[in-house]
Amino acid sequence: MTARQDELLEAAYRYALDNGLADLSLRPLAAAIGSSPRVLLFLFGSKDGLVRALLERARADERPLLDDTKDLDQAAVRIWEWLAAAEHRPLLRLWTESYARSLTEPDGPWAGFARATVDDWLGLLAACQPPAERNTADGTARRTLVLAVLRGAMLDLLATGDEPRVTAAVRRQLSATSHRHH
Amino acid sequence: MTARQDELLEAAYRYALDNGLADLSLRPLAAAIGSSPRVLLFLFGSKDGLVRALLERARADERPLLDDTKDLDQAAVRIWEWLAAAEHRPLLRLWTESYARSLTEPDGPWAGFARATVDDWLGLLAACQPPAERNTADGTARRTLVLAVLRGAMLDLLATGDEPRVTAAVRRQLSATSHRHH
DNA sequence: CCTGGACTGAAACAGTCGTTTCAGTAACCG
DNA sequence: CGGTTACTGAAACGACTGTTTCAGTCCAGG
Repeated sequence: MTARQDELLEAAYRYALDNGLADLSLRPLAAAIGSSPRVLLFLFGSKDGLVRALLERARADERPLLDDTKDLDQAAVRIWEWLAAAEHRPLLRLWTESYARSLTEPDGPWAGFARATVDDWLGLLAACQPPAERNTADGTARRTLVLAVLRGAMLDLLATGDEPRVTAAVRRQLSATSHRHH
Repeated sequence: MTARQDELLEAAYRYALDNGLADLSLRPLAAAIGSSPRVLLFLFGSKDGLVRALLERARADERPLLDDTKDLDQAAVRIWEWLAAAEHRPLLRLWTESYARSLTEPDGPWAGFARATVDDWLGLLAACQPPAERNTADGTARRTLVLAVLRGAMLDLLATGDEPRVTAAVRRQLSATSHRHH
């Protein structure tokens, strides 16, 4: 990974955040970031390689979420604050797009993206549960539910932009489950 | 809407369920359903017109959900049964794809799709709430939350196919909120 | 019969796509 | 200095895209 590669990847990433990955094509991208299709292919091997690099780059922006909280609902609140922040919306759009695409196209650079992020996040949430709860069936259900609420709320927020309404719904949930254990 | 139009739309719809809308193109589609690009354009005006017709056709498959239950959680359970059914998975993939696409492309046949379905579903859920609750802030939060759980669970299910785990999470939620009112 | 509308086939149009070919520049290293 | 490596520009390649042009077939209605 050379310096020039990083530089162009960063520029391409900003472009992808604005324009999406679905109909990304090399010539308009290259023109927008002051490069050329020739160079992009030279540095990333192929368009698929570039897209893979972009997806990996996007993952790096999610990594701040990986610190370990020791309470599931507390972690969820923190994650929701991050998801609801307006400056992350382009990233979440990109995420949603990649997720959807990986569901219909088993091949290509999107392959396995949806499955991988679900596993990532469930693992992250599991790490926030006390070990005694973590391995129970109810513990699994609880973190699956938290993930569903966060993901579903994110979809709503991306479509409507109605942050107060969606945040109210999320907070209603988290304040409700925090002190209930079957 | 002639008979031939219906016939080809139905065939194209089945094709789209299997192959997605993202990289749908006329020639492969026409070949698969025994038609020709010429005919598809003649009957639907343009490719965008065809895609619009396909999205509308997909909505028709959602309409069975619109009967009116008089309890929000009861409605949610019924909706989840429908979402979790294996035979609806291609439709849900198509839905997710269209939703994601409409987030990044303000123009084209997908325009407004995400926003429209959120409004549709929130309206449907509101109709299941008692009028006294419906117009309160808490009522809005409650149906927003139900929608988020269903959508998030659906995303999980599409990615992992782990129906028992996700259904357990959904049922955990619904049995929890049904008799709680702030 | 014949006119008009519904439908269809074959081919071409202009454009975009990812990728390749061939060429060249610039910088660093021995 | 020679040579290797990193990078770049211009142009072309074949494949594909949505769409159009021109032609034709079929069939019901007057």
